[in-house]
Amino acid sequence: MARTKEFDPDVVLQAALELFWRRGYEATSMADLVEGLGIARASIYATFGSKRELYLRALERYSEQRDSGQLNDLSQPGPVLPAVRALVRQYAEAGEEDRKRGCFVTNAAVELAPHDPAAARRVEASLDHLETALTAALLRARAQGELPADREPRALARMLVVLLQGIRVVGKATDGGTRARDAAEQALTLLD
Amino acid sequence: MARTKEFDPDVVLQAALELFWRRGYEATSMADLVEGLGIARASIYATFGSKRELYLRALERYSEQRDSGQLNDLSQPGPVLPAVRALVRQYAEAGEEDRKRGCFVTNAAVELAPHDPAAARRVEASLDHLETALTAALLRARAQGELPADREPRALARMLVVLLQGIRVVGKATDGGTRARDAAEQALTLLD
DNA sequence: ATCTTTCTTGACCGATCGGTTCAGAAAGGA
DNA sequence: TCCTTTCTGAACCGATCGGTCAAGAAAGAT
Repeated sequence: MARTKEFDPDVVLQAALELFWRRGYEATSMADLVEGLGIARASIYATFGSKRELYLRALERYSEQRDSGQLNDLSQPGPVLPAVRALVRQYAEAGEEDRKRGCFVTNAAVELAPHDPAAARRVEASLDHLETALTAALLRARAQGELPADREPRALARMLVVLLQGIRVVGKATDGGTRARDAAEQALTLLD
Repeated sequence: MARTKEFDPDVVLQAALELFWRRGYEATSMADLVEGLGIARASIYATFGSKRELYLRALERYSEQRDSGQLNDLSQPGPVLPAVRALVRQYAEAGEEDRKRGCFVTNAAVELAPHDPAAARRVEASLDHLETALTAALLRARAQGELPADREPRALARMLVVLLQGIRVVGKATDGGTRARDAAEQALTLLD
């Protein structure tokens, strides 16, 4: 047999995810990655193929982690609207670090999706996941009598998905004001 | 006196705006600009100083054009809610070209704002302009009896501003589906 | 017509880009 | 112990990055 790997690809991928998340694709150089990942340049290429493939893997990993977390939050038994409200408020009340970093999917949508079909597919898959999870949650809320019967779960879910993307955008430029909070609360009145 | 300029800086700036708008800051090289602007590399530097300054000027120009257009649309005499609805629907129903290009301010917010204070200020100024214009329109709508008296124009305006940013983001990755339209219509029910 | 000033052009700069190559170190099987 | 295999680190690749510079062209003043 041969020499064993000296690093954990999962750990390295997570480090790459954080670099790309913070700085974006173009602004993160291979030199940045070599330094931040702590492994040799050639090992990155041997393990992940190219900068772009590494980015796509990182994006995929981010989506999986995030989507499963959100799905879990929205699938707890009992009242469901509090979980939806908590999710939206969590976006609106993020601290400075989270605001500046934004959402990796949002960043990828803006920077890469228009000219990178693979990135666009991953972005759309992630948006679909969130929309589906929110729709399921709102359907359950309606069945449980938390949500008035005349509401449309799918349309409400889409509105929330789009709103959350917007919150991540304005958070990039706005210092802790109440814009995102006001927007979130106003949108949440549609659930009353 | 000396030789006169052979190009119109306004025309050149507009061309730069379109390049940066479509490809973003990092992905647009000076070589791209030289080709797209039709003037020599050194002339760009002599006229605008640097790539970054040119970008900021382009962003400023975009904001001015756009803000004044939106302010105008929302300031027509007579009923105001139709104008608000038209504005939101215009975002939601953009064609493929407009969707992929997105909003220059949104793009700048995501790509530059977190690490470029000057860009962040311009983005925030543009968001403020739109929020102010929408708030003024909704105040007028309320005074004219178009909007129920218990609504909060400022909070509604903020919700719409954030939603519009979100529409520009999801439009980057989503091919003409109904997500943005459903989200827009759902949000607009808050004006009924 | 000549001078002065400013503009345009294209060659050029060092630095950095993403990506490749290769010699040697290291680990397991024989 | 030696061999095979795989990983590591650093040197290296051509291309491209943003930015500069010097030489000459052009236009108005004299």
